[in-house]
Amino acid sequence: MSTGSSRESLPQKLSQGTLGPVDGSESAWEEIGFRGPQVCRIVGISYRQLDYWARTELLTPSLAEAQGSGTQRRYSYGDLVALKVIKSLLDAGVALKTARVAIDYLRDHLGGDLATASLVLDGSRSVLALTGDDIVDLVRHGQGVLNIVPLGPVVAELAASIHELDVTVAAAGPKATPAHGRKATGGG
Amino acid sequence: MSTGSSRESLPQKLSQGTLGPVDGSESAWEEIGFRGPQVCRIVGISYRQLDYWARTELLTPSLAEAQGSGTQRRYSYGDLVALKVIKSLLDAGVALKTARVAIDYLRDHLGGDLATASLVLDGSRSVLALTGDDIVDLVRHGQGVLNIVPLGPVVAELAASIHELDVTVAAAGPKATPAHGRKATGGG
DNA sequence: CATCGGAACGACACAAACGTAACTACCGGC
DNA sequence: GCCGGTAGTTACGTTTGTGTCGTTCCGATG
Repeated sequence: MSTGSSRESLPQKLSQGTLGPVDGSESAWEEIGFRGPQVCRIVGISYRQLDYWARTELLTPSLAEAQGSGTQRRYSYGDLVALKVIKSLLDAGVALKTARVAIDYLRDHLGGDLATASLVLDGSRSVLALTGDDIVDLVRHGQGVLNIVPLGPVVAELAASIHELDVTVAAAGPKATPAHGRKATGGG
Repeated sequence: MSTGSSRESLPQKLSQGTLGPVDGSESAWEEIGFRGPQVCRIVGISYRQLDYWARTELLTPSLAEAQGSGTQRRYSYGDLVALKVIKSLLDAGVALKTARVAIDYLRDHLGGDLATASLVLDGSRSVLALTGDDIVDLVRHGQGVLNIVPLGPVVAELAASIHELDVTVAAAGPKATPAHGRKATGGG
């Protein structure tokens, strides 16, 4: 991945992120974070959506808020997970307003192995089901509508998109993401 | 339930409705149908919603469309089930646009015992799961977001609301629902 | 026929969500 | 300092869904 220039290389150091154990899919972006346009590409949403969600405080960039035109928001890997969940819910026809409830919950409860977990919304509450049996219980005992978001595919797709970004950055060389590279050297 | 006046009594004859076997919860309203305002009360929605849904063809009255101001829409028991499903989805934060997909499917697939069935939406498809095991299978093998609507509570709540309407009509006597009563005698 | 209550109809307002596009500011290279 | 690229910012438009309210029509009743 590294092209040899320490200034342009992507950090390989793995660290504790905001969302619990590092499962290998975050690579080293966790320290630098992701810029707005990168996030849009990785998650598969429009810049307008990302901007609106930040402004209405659905999901604000946890590493750095923008300081005006020309500056950059920086999002963490955990932010990306949450954004991907929002996207999934929207794709499934769930209203943004409801996604807000889900994300409020997710913010406080992510910390385990996401690959086997599912976020379950049952109208007014959200629950993080950690195993398939947990879900079955919820389904069997539920009396109202359930929205079930498997997180395995979420993190898998994120890993793939981030890997693709890694590859793109490495292939493009030192000047591919000047804004990104310079921030890293800016003492971030 | 009958107050003795054949003109004002509610028909007790059970018949095949538009939604399969009569399960005892429809009473005899199936033949007469339900007027707009009654539907709103039974299902728990605003008249504006019902009107909009009829006008935008989400759910039109299957027994009779309105013929102008002052005339009446008449909805069947099956219409009520579908409306209740829509309401449940909306309450769960699912967008009306998505509910439209679900109702398109439901229109063609209702015919069994609803009390143990669930409607499952998985993004682009809808499935009617007839047993708890069906649902478990869908959940275990699903890769995207699932919306699960148990139909048991839907028909149970409908039965209760319709029973309440029956009681109200019977208690109020012959002039409680003139519009309704006269329709029955009008040869409907 | 006149009156009245009830139901549908039409018009407008508003909020939410997001697309489009122009504007502004920052940052880094030269 | 100048310039270009990039990202954020602002403004406006569109669509959808629903609330509010006035209008029109129908049918029953006196």
